[in-house]
Amino acid sequence: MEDKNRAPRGSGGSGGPGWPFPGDGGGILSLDEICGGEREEASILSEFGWSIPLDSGPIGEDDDGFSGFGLEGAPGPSETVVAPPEAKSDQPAAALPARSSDAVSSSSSEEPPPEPDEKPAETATQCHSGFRNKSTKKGQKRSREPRFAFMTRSEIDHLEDGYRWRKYGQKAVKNSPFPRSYYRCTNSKCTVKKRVERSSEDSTIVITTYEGQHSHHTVSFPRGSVHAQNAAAFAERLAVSTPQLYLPAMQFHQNLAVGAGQLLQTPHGEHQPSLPARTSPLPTDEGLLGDMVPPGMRNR
DNA sequence: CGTCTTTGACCGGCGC
DNA sequence: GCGCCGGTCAAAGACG
Repeated sequence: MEDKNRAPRGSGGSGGPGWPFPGDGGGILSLDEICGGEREEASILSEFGWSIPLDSGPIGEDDDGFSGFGLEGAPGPSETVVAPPEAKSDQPAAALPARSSDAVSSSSSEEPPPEPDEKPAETATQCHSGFRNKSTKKGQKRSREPRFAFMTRSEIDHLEDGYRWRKYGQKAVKNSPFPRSYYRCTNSKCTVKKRVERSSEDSTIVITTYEGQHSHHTVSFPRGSVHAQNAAAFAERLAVSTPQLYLPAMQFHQNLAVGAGQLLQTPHGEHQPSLPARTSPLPTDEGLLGDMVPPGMRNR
């Protein structure tokens, strides 16, 4: 059962894998967001390798804020890189800046307003990536929810992110020796899904892709998940005290790091820049944190 | 007892 | 039209 990287259920709560918390042994490498559902966008991002979508403006839409997590006592080195979800297996390592600095892991996210932007939860739930939508109509094109990918250097595949996840599948990835695990938020009303896989080029890197946004407020802390709680608390703090969070991802990361009292080095800090046009206001950008931190928390 | 993981099969999209 | 591949389902088992 517990496979190689999989932390035993007890760790932190059985269901709370998700965030890269150093406490567990890892640091966040990067975060990235992906398109709002259009394949093209995803492709574009891929071209950049690592790009930060949030770049253009407030992260997320207007109302969203975002929040970040930090770890307390985050020991491990962490890196931040943005990676297009689709690029993960293909060019993960390549994109990785390969650098590591001590820092706290942090993540950022923008969260789109829990709006009706998305399709009804029920539908969305099964359609995102969808291939098989039992409840979805056939003609309907699979609508994808915004996705964000994080690259985290960690020995553990599952990192706590404050939410509880239920694993519903695992598959071998074509060009990767490592399997990809599929998780779904345990909240029945929440349509957020998460995919976790290791970079085929750098096994120390875990690529976590979030899809959708949590529709529930709180993070349901798993029984006794210290990390999760810390993460949430940290995120909350950041949200309150760091307005700058509304910055491009890179900056965002830096801020988080600073906020956490640690220095987070962003490999691309300098390049972040050129985000292509698409970087502009992402239509439905959702933030990573968005997935992790409910809107309520962000504003709190 | 309830929750979560594991695992094989199935479904559906996409490329050739 | 066919095959490949990614994503999801669902039953069974394991664990706390």
